[in-house]
Amino acid sequence: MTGAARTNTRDIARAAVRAELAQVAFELFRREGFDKVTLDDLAAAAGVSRSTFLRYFGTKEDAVLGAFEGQDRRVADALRARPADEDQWTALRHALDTVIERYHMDPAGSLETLRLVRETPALCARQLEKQHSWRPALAQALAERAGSEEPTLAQSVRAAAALDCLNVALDHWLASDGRLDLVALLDEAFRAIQRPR
Amino acid sequence: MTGAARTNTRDIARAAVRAELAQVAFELFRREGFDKVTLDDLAAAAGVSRSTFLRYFGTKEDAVLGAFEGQDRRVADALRARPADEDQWTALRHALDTVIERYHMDPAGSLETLRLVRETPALCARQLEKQHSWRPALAQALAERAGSEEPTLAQSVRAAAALDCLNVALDHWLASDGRLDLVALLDEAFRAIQRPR
DNA sequence: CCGTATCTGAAACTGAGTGTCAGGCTAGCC
DNA sequence: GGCTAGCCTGACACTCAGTTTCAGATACGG
Repeated sequence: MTGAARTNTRDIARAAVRAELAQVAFELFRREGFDKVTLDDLAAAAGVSRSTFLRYFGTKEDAVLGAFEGQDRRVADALRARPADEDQWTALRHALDTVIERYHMDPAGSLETLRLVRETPALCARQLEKQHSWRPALAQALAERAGSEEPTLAQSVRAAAALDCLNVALDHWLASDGRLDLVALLDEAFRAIQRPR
Repeated sequence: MTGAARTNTRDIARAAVRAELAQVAFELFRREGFDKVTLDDLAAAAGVSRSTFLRYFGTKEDAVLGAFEGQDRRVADALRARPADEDQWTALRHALDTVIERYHMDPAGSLETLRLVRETPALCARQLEKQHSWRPALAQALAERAGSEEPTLAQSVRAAAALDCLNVALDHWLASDGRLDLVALLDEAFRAIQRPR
């Protein structure tokens, strides 16, 4: 196992280049529109070859969405870390704070990114796809919390619904240009589900 | 308005060709795998040109998913048709019977299609995207039922959650090879949300 | 019978993503 | 310090999806 995930000089350099490329790409996308920008444009703007750009981000979309990589694991871990006697909705709600964090740390940047994603069909679709893969991870975490191996149908549904709460809350937050309180919106979304009506 | 949506001879012929192309495409996809089949293959197998194929289905995915076209409208209409005093979850649940219908009429075919879609990432993603666009339609219908113009956050969340119920139920139905009762699964999914736990 | 609208196939084009390969840079080793 | 092995890079060729254009065929209404 010599190739283990040991953070060496090279990895740090790679991460820095990656961040730099993402930054350049983001600005270009905002200015010109995601679809108008070709991989050649990106490569030229970043001063690297097309090949290199594609080596850092497998797809054009990932230059924007790569930042969310690994969130599924983080949220699932947060969920597992919740007290075992907490009910599922509450646990899910708190696990999502992991995601919300990013929006607290850099509201303006997050808002810009979110806006770009939501107004670009290709990005929207790709993000939907990524987030969809969170559901099994969350359902699995719920199952483990309950001491079972496989998630039940109910657990899967609740995991999915929790993600919807996040998305709808984000939609409303974006629609308000970040003026509304994201935490309050998320709480309201969860209440909409828990209260039977 | 001579170009109105009048069902004439030509439209019927078009629909027949479309169905024929979809059928050929489906069989090829099942046999070879969605990704292995190129547009040229499809055109050759169907005995038309690549151009023509792409005129009937804008994308390769639509050759499979085109069957679901317009479902959002149908479900939303079904939702609007529910009694005004019915609570939102119940109304949503019944509106989804519109979708379930297809699975009752042709369980075997639906199962095959569903299996192809779920095991092909590209199809899965595209369907996710399409279904995502149902949410606003359902939320809008909920709003109208409640006599307001714009859907509330709560209505959007509930619309989204209802769609999750459908998806999770379908997942379990597929996992059981169609042996479990889809209606029962869907009911169970809705119960998972309505019961607070 | 004629003009017109529609459908079709051919072909050229753009752009995303993949695979290959050779040269260059760097880190570790003698 | 020099050397070698491994990684990164850029160049290039390739496949395939999807768009656009155009010209010929076909069917339809007057």
